[in-house]
Amino acid sequence: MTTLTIGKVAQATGVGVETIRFYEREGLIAPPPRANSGYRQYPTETVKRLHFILRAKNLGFTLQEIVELLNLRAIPGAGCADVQARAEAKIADIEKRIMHLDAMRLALGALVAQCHGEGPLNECPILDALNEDEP
Amino acid sequence: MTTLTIGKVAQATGVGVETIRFYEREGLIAPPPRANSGYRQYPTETVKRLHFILRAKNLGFTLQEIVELLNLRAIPGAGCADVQARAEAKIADIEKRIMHLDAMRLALGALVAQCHGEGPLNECPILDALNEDEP
DNA sequence: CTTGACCCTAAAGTACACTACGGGGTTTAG
DNA sequence: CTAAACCCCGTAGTGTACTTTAGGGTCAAG
Repeated sequence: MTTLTIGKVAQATGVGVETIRFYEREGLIAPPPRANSGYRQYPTETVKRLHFILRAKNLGFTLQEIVELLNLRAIPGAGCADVQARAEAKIADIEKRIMHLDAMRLALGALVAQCHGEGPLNECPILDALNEDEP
Repeated sequence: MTTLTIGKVAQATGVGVETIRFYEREGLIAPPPRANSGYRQYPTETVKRLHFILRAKNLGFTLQEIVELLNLRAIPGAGCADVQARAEAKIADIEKRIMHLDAMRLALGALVAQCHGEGPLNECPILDALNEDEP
């Protein structure tokens, strides 16, 4: 059974060595066995584990949520529905953020449209709008 | 000329007293004159200034960007075009974030669609997808 | 056998925007 | 006059996800 040093795992996954140690501290990957020297000896599955983490991260899950996702396997009654529920909650979360960003985009767009990009600052419609009396 | 204590300004704007002091430290609002007691004596314009800050924040500007926006007035050659450029850059930034979120939303949606919400974890298509070999 | 690349730890730093704490002075209503 | 409410300051803590630093062992190649 081959094992990998932390540097090899980092190389295989594209994350930094420090990040792997950080993930260990945060409970995202299990503390691996150690050589006599104290060096971490990772099983090759750790690379898969890290890929899982990276994919979940790319889907918008926080590290804490990923921990929970990974820990589901340790819960006897947990099933596919739990994973699905988390994914759907994350979608709802993302949609909320998109709506917020979209509202900002529209509001900013409206301001920019009012501005001809000429003249001094005290005639700038954008600054004027930000300076309005109403909150 | 009436002046306001920090608590009154906080009340008038809905931000916390600590936040106002924090904004002062960060250069978002000027240090006001002090009473003999050391109490800050804010001119009423400070309320407008805070409204400006809050509006810019709602439009997605960071505090640092707001500082820059406010400091534009101190730059001789600065004009409306500078403000417009910043607003457009912010729109581009927001659009980038929306695209990213949208990609996540779609990817997650595809995963959820594959999942019937039944069965044990080891048959969950969502976890399977996260566990794939390819990065 | 030495040199460079690699590994170890604990603690601190980064960015963002606050929020809280501890300890003490001031103002105001009753 | 006293007690509550308010103000002051500096420092530290929050959450997220790392990165950096400092100081020190280990391994592989030449």
